[in-house]
Amino acid sequence: MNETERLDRLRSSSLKVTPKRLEMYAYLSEEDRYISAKEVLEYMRDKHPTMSFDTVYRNLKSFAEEGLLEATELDGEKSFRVTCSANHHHHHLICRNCGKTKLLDLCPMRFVETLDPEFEVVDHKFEIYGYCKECKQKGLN
Amino acid sequence: MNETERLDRLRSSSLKVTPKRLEMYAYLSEEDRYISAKEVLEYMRDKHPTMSFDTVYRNLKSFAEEGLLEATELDGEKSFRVTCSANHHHHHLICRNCGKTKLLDLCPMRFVETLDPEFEVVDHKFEIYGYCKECKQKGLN
DNA sequence: TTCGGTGCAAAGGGTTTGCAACCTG
DNA sequence: CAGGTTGCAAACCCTTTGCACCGAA
Repeated sequence: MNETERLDRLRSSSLKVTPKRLEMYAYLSEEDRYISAKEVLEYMRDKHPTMSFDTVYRNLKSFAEEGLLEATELDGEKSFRVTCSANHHHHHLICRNCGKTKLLDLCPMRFVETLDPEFEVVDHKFEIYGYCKECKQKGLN
Repeated sequence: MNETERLDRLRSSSLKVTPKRLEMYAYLSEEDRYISAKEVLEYMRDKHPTMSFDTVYRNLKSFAEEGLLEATELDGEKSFRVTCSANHHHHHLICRNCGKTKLLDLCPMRFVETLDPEFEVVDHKFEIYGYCKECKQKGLN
């Protein structure tokens, strides 16, 4: 995602565009993996020593509510990644060590036909966990 | 699950069988739904006023490590249910209100063929969320 | 100018840990 | 009897909130 697209996405939300938000969002979109709040703060602190946990949490929450981020739990911590620009519904393979993801071009919901008709489905989750090539080579699996 | 099976399962783990563990496990297996630590504590407090958070957390963790329980996140809280006795791999529909589950006799992994061969798969998660008949009738969806 | 964003400090909530007493196997 | 289990208290960590000031629109 380039800078123009990032700005467009942020502006199309109901959130004000502040320098810190722009930088947080840029960081998240450049990394393209699931990142914890702690990691985001560490990154931001380098450039803005006064950056606080509150702002990071508040912005991650706002971003997620606006649909700019997706969340999952990685190693016990809530982690976030930018919503994929792929315009079709899909899922991910997720590296348990570095959070890196690979697009999985399949949704199991198309195979689920025999659901209880009295159960109202509102959401689903399909994630495959493991270790990416790079982390395996480093022996981190 | 009857009392005999519960005892067998607990004994086959590496955990000692104490009255409180037995009762916690009985409660979880009778309910057959995802239950939060808080709920478990409330239930246990009725019979054992001295029951503490620590013991509930420790036992839930031990049970899960022994494979006696499965965990998911429900409404922001880690919740647990007894591992199904169904002897084949499967997944669940989960009611977002009461945690009740329905067995889903399908695993999407059999449709996943085109995985990156360099990604080492170690686990996966497939859950369908929604509202069960009873909760819908009560307007809790 | 207005309303939302931010930093600070403090509180909150869920979860974990050290320790001494207790109990299962 | 030994080693795991429990209750208590305290600590811990992540996350949220109230408030005053600042800044985007």
